[in-house]
Amino acid sequence: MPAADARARRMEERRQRILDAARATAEDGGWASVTSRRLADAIGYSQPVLYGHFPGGKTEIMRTVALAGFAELTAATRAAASGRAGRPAVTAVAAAYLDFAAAHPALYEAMFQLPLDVHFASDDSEAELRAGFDALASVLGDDGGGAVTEAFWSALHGMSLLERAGRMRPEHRPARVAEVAARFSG
Amino acid sequence: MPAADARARRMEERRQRILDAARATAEDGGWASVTSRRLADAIGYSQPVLYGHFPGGKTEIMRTVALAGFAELTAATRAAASGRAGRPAVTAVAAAYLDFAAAHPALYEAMFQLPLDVHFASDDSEAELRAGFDALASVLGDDGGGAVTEAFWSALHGMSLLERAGRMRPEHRPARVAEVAARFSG
DNA sequence: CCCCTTTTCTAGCATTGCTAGATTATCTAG
DNA sequence: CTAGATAATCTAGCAATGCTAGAAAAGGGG
Repeated sequence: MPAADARARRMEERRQRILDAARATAEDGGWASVTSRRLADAIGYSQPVLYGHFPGGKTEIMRTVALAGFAELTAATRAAASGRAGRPAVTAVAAAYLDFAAAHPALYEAMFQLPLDVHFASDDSEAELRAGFDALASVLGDDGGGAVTEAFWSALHGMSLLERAGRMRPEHRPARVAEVAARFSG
Repeated sequence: MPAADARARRMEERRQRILDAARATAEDGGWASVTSRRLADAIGYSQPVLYGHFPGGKTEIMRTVALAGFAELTAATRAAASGRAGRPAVTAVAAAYLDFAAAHPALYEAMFQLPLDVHFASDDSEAELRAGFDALASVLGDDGGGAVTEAFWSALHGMSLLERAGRMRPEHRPARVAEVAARFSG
């Protein structure tokens, strides 16, 4: 039955359109402006269609967007580290991480801020998170219990948020990166 | 006119009751559960009364709560540092900071997460923030441009949030504190 | 061509933040 | 002590939100 096949493809395509619209709207006006009505309008369907794809509603949509974000951030981290080692690698990774968060604020928000109470239970997300963590650990050469990586990640995460909140002087960004790199390499 | 005086006192008292109720409700069920109706109910008045005290609505209430939080966090930081110096001081401050964030999650959320778009424009908040920053700087002995303090603060802030989001293993907490303290003292 | 299943929409509920206008309490002046 | 003005408070409602049940439309199989 090729009909079912075409149907599945259309479904998948529409699902992706929902995610794209959500992400674009969020980057444009924050997640608060991502409403079910606006989203339905953007894809040319009515609201209940959204719930056919994402029974969990807005929360599930955000979580799905966030999951893609983790993959992208991990890729950006790996790209920054490749071909480098030691302190230059740490510096490049730190800068890449902060750039990523600054370039996609709504995406980063979905990844860390909004679903505070939602635990990432699925295997996919667990694996995606671990991959990102491991990428940081390998740059640091952290083969211990992971506490160093946790501390490094904390610094990057906190810096991203504080920069975004306007509580760090933008012109000090290179100095901050240098400080973190110096303290976490070697 | 002593009547006006008594009136002002009642007003101030009620204002504080609003803030206390907001904070208690938030710590109990998150800021999403702090609704104007529930808040009005908690203080025994109707909703418009809230707007008499806080014209900015829920946002202004949260900001006021957050302001008190900054004062408390600064005090906790200073207390942890007092009588200590060098790495023990940094360790104590880091632990105190994380303890504070963990003990008052909703308060900490109001301080940093929710009013992301709201800039702290008032002089009060500006001064309060600077005081907290300076407390950290003095522990680190940062008399430079402040980049070291910014990096240290970033690490503490990020660690608080990641711990709360369940993305750091709780049993590694002491190891993380030790890592941060080792890297940011001296 | 008709029927049955699946898809889609319309319409609505409960809740939210917030506000205008009516209502009640409080104080002042005679 | 009372009438009138002022201040405080409430009732009722608006627009927007997330989400959903039941009606309507579309589609495929006989």
